[in-house]
Amino acid sequence: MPRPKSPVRLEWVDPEVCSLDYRLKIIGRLPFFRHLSSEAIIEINQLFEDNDMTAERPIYFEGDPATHLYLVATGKVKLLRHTASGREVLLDILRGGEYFGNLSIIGGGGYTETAVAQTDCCILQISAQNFEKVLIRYPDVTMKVLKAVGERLEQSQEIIKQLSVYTVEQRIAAALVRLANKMGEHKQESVLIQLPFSRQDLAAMTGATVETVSRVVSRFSAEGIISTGRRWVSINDLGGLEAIAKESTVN
Amino acid sequence: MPRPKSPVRLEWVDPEVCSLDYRLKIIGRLPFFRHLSSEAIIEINQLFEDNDMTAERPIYFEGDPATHLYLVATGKVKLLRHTASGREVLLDILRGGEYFGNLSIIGGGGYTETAVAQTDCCILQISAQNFEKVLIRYPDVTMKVLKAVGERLEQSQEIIKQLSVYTVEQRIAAALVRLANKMGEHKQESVLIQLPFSRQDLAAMTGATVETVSRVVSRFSAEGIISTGRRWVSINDLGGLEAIAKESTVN
DNA sequence: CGACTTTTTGAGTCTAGTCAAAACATGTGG
DNA sequence: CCACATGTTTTGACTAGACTCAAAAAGTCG
Repeated sequence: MPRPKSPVRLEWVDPEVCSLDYRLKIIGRLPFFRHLSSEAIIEINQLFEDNDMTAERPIYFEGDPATHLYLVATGKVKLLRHTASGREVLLDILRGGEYFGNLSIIGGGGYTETAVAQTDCCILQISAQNFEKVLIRYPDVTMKVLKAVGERLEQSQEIIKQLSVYTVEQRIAAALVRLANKMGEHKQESVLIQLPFSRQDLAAMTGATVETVSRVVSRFSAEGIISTGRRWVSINDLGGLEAIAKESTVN
Repeated sequence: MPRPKSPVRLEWVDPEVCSLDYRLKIIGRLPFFRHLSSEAIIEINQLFEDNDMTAERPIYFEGDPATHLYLVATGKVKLLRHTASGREVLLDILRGGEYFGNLSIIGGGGYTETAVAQTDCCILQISAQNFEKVLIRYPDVTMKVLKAVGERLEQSQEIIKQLSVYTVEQRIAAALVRLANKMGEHKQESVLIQLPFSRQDLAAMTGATVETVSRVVSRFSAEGIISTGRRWVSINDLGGLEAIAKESTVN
């Protein structure tokens, strides 16, 4: 039985710039700007520049001086860290409407992770100085930013727990569940992870090797829990995956 | 050759309350209050209550509604998460002058980790409402708080990297280096980790089992890199440990 | 001096990693 | 439209690092 071709359909990215309307929509929906008036959003919008990126292109590297806060308009961006030996660890994958670039280190320091365009994408950026102006002008935004960073911290702690005590199989299941909840697109019974997503990526997300990931994914696939192909994954039984992720070891 | 008795000397904790002077010192040195005038600190101090805890006593549990921000005055506090099967994952150990309790989730949500007194300690606490008042009154504090949370996020990401790609031996070396830098007390050539600190704790910090930790620690000890006993560790060759932590695997 | 906890040691097992090679998918240019 | 070049995924055989279970040894405290 032949495998289906990739069902992932990449969103269209305007080769020039994102439209003004779209920019306003994205900026206005950020968790820390959502409560502002549309006049304020229009004003803030003017502090952002846009920037088109082709897939695979690095946006900044770990250690570069942190000068901007970024915002994904369209496309997907991955955040990663490199080890001395060159292996990469995938910390997060961001979709439209998410921010990145050391929000909190504004006023000194470098980026603590590398950001790479996972697909063609349009990125909005604001300089640290301008962002600071916004925070001073709208103090309640600072509070919401704080909350947003706190949520990322909480997610990181959850990942630490998973890496500490779960098996590779459980971590892979958990990573797929996380992505399905974030980037999942419901198609009939199943949930397609809307993202070009290789075994290599999944390995870097779960601290495993490509080979091990391939074996586990094949097993899930044979059991009918997921369907996969080259650089895509679709989930047929989300509940089943969740059960595997939580399943407690004998002890 | 007989092992030395525990060289860890626990700080004295006043069984009643921390002195006013000490409270002001601790509060005034917090990274996010440091820049305020002493009048402001005195005023803020009045919003804190103190609370004495005996060793091993839980301060709050993961999931409890987050009502306070806490501050370690004296003693040590550990932050951990529990897995479904009851294993615990040690996220951080805090010393005097560090804060805990979901700073960023203020205004809804529960604690995302459990906090337990590692030694007898004195804890200062401020309610979410009062802390919010402080933030509104001193907006630049919010910015510094943001930076503080950002630093915790960065530390968590570093730990994710370590758990993802390093061996248990490397993770143990890295954890000891981290603790030495944070709680280390220089004694002649060596650095004593000022903390009652069991193999179990080290295991929970590195995602390993007690037995494996014991074997690795014995090896380090035999090589003269560290000295250890029951619930204490002292480091003789910090550089050596750092080298082990960074040492890249063949690939 | 016990009673208790923490640490160590040993033997056996298994999960996940390594290395190497084949199979497969995709896009390109002839 | 096919054949090839390229990147991705799979499979296999082997190894090793870390876990489990069990029991002994060593510290600590009343």
